Amino acid sequence: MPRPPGHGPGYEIKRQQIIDQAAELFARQGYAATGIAEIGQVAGLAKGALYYYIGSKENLLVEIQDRVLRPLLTAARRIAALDEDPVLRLRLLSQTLLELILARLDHIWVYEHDYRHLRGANRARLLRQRREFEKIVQDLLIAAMKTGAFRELDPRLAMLQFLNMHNHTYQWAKPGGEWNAEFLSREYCATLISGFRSPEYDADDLEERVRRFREREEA
Amino acid sequence: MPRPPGHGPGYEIKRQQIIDQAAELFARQGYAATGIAEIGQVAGLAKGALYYYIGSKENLLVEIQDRVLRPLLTAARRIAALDEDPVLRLRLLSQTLLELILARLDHIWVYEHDYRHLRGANRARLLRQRREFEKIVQDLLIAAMKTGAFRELDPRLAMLQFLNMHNHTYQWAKPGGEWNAEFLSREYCATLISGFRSPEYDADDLEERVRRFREREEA
Amino acid sequence: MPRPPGHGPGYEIKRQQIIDQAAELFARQGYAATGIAEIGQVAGLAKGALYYYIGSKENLLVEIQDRVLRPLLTAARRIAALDEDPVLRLRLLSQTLLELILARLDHIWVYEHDYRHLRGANRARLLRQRREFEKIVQDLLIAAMKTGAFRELDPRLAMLQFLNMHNHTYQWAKPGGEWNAEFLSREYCATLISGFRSPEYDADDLEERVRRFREREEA
Amino acid sequence: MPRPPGHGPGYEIKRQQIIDQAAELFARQGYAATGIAEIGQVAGLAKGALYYYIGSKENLLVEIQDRVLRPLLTAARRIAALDEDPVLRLRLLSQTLLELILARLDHIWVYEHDYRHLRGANRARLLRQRREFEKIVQDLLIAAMKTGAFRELDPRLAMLQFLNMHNHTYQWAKPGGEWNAEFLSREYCATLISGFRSPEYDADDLEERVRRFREREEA
DNA sequence: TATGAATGAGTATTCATTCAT
DNA sequence: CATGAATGAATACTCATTCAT
Repeated sequence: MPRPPGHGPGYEIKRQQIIDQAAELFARQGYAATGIAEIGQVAGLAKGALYYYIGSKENLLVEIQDRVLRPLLTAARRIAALDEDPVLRLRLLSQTLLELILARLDHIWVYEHDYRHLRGANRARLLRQRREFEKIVQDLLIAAMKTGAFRELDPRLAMLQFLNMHNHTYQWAKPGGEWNAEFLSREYCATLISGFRSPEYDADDLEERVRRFREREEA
Repeated sequence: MPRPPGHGPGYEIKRQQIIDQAAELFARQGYAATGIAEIGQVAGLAKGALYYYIGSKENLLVEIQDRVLRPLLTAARRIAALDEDPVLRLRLLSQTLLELILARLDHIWVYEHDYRHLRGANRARLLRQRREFEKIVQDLLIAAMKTGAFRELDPRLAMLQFLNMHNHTYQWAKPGGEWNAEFLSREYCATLISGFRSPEYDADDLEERVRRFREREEA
Repeated sequence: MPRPPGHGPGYEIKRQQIIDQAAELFARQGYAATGIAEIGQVAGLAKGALYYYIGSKENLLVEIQDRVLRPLLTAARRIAALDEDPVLRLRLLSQTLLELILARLDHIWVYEHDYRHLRGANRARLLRQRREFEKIVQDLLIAAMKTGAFRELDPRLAMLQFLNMHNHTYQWAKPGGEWNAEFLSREYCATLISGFRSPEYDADDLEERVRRFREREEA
Repeated sequence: MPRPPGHGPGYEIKRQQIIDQAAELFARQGYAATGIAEIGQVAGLAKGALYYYIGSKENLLVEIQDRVLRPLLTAARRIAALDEDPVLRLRLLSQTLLELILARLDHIWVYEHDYRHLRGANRARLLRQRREFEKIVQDLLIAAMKTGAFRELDPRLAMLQFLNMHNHTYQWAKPGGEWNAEFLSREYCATLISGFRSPEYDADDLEERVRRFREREEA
């Protein structure tokens, strides 16, 4: 999406504001059911000015998807590259994913519901990024099998169970709900790991190892 | 002899056909992004005739939701009322749910994505039915805790894990995919039950008990 | 409007029933805002059968207009031809007009509001009949001037005052209202005649003369 | 300097033009039988732009009713509050009413025919205003009875006669017709007052008193 | 930067009417 | 006589987008 050339210093700030507001509307009503006029009203901008910032409605959708996928992939790549037990890395990835979901519930709604309104190159890029994330999870599961922590599972099915459990959270989570990302991650991972682990693997000290990892990181 | 007013014999058949076709379109493109004209074209009917069958677009959505929720609730109530171990009943419910999801993937897409386009009484009824299903699951989990099969869990969180795992399946399942409902149910339940069970509960004979139950039922 | 050739004995009865029901709907909602489907529902007939009786929607309008104008003109011509004082004849015509208005309030609504939806020959015939009625009133007024009962008035303006007073009654009259046609006619005529009469004309015995005329008629 | 959001300077002018044009169409064809497309064509505007000005079709109807009722009520309240003989005030009100009718014949057509297409609050407000006008007339008639100018009449019936006589004028009056409001008011009031007055009341100098009142007012 | 005005195709829905059975 | 099914144009209204100023 070509941005208009040459714009002042406040441009990007306002632009990001508008995307925020659009995300909230899209989440509540759906992308197709939300009008440009409505976004303009919430943003306090007439249509002409709105288009100066957003370029097109689909552009807003692209930006929202990016705001989900860019930090998600960045974090996932970093975690995957850590020199740690794969099970620990899965636990870290789980929490990061849930933090993103809970922090940006509206963005996730849009991400999960309206990606099908993207066309052409935008859609292709999105699907590529989704697949990359899925691969990172699947590779971690395979690594955990290699270390003997997990049984021999169908890696794709294990990955899908992992994603089922996490990604559906947006459907019922509420902003400021009773459970935070760390708690949910502990619960989800406890369930999943007890299902995936080999009989000899002892997961009881996982949370202790997570705590020690965090301490090291902060230092 | 004049026929009484109403609808002819072919009416209901054609009507069901149209709902099928609409479900497929809604699943692919979303409810809001699918036009009545498009449905008419697929159904091979002019707009007037189409409305003769459907009444309104929202009506189609209601029918699709009903096709999911009615058999789901009927089956769930029947299973919940069985005089069997709660864990066994959860396993049976899991498979029934997955059978419905895999058999009507497009209906489930619509069910999961577009219920928010329902208004008023239709919406209220839908939410009531959803809550009833959730309560059935949650009550089975509580029963399993009472028998000592499961640990003392937050019953709501356990129910949400159960539903996360199952309900997100529609996002990646494909018609005629490699895994059937029975296999997925076994895998999902293995994971969930190993996460939920108390140390002394032995789930190894669950599948054997499922098989014996089926044999009894058929008789 | 060509009626379908060859129909049984009940045809005309049912036809008249349908026109009654349509008149009521048209009066309440307006001709343009009333649908054929609605008429069919009230008549308890499917659309096909309805068209068998009515021919077309405009046809209904024509019939309703006829039901007003035909008895009105018949009565007006008869009264105009009476060998009586023109003032007495005006009083008789007034009451006849009001009887028709009060007896068929719904028909009058349609008559006053929706004649403009008629096209071509139907419209021309209607306007011709309306003008004939106006001419009868105007000629009676002229006759009353000739006998010296009324001052020298602009006959057209006098006629319009007469019609204003009577024809607007449908706007506020209610079925079974507190005033009947005879009372209203007396009141309206008292006002109009006291305005129109020449100083030497004494209208005080008019009602007495009306009573005597009625007695003679009945005999 | 960015203009604040809202409407530009030409907006209201064009808006009023469109309402004018719509009134003419509604008067000729009826509200229900006039399409938005037709209005747009006459206004030289595409549908989108038309809606930018009108909001909705019913809105047009509301505006037209307002254009009749607002000046009518304003004038009626002012006249009713005058410190003058009630008969004189009735005569002044009569002329004001006829001036409005003759000046805006098309608006009056719509006012008389299509108010029933208003819904909800719009309809309620209209009926309230109509009743207020009727009450003003009726109160003037009662006041005239109190001063002894008029006989003891049923005040409601007298009011209805007054309104019958005036309000039906739109049915036959033509723009630029041979009679102006002052003339018609004199004629109508002569008829009505001669019908309503008590024997001892002398109305012969009414027109002279009207003339003197006008002179005083201009000063 | 921002506005108000305009477009034209698109929305869901209703209409009077026809006709084979 | 009467039905149910079908049509296709018409209904009021909304949409994302553009552009001169």
